[in-house]
Amino acid sequence: MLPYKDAIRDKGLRITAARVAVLDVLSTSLKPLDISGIVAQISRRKVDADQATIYRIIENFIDKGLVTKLQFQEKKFYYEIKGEEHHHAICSKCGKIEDVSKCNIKRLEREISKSMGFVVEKHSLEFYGLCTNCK
Amino acid sequence: MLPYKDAIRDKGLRITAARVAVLDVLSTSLKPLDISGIVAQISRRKVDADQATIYRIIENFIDKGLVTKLQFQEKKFYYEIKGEEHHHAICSKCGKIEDVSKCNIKRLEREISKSMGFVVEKHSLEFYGLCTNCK
DNA sequence: CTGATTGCAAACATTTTGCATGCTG
DNA sequence: CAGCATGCAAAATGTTTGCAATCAG
Repeated sequence: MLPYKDAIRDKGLRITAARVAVLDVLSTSLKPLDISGIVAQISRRKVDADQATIYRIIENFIDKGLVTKLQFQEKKFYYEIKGEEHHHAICSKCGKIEDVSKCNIKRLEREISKSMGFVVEKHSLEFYGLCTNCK
Repeated sequence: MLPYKDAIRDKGLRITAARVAVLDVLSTSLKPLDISGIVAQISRRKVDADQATIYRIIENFIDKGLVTKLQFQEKKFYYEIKGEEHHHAICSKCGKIEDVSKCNIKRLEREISKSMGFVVEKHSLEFYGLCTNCK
């Protein structure tokens, strides 16, 4: 609870129940959540907030570098706590999202920068296939 | 013109002006197009079709493996002809989308398959940064 | 107190769907 | 002429915005 408040305060944002709850939910979630998932989870923690509010809170958190926005070939966005860089493996059967941490794309980025003069600031990489249970 | 018709027929789809035009537009476009871009381009070719029709045509083409659906952290989708596998570099300033062909991700996929038992069927990789003009 | 934050409702953007009509093969 | 394809309008989905009320510092 406290560390969440500290993180929020450190970013120059005011402490509100909704913000603490969103940060809590995203920090403890084992998978990326979409907006309605966040609303559902914070409501479990007895905090009720409008979707519009959650969108705005997420926007704040992204601006402040606390949260990352993700897409998985669906029309909605997913969000997760910004931590160590990693990627995702999405099962095409059950939809389970697993983290993929090992990644040596840095070299690829250097090659791109050298060969085409494009300065890579960030990238997104998603793997689609079958997870252990579904294959 | 003819090769487009052939490709469409070969997939078991009926030849219609709209389908030929969509395939033509996507085949000759230098960058991925969104739905309204496709509508605009086919209308330049004197073919007018409703957005709903384009969505359905695109859906057909994706199912038949003629077209690929892409996302660039925006809420809309982009489409391109399915050709040689490649990735994209999107300039965060001017939005220009460049192709990135060199890619040794196959090895990464093998590692993922071995270490986490996830069978990779496909992946998507996008680089964001500054293009030659904008950096 | 003062401005940041929220709720609510409405607006937006994009995609999807139902159904009657028209066209391809 | 049978069934696939299309147009049109409406609905569905996800996200964004305006504004008045409320809350944090």
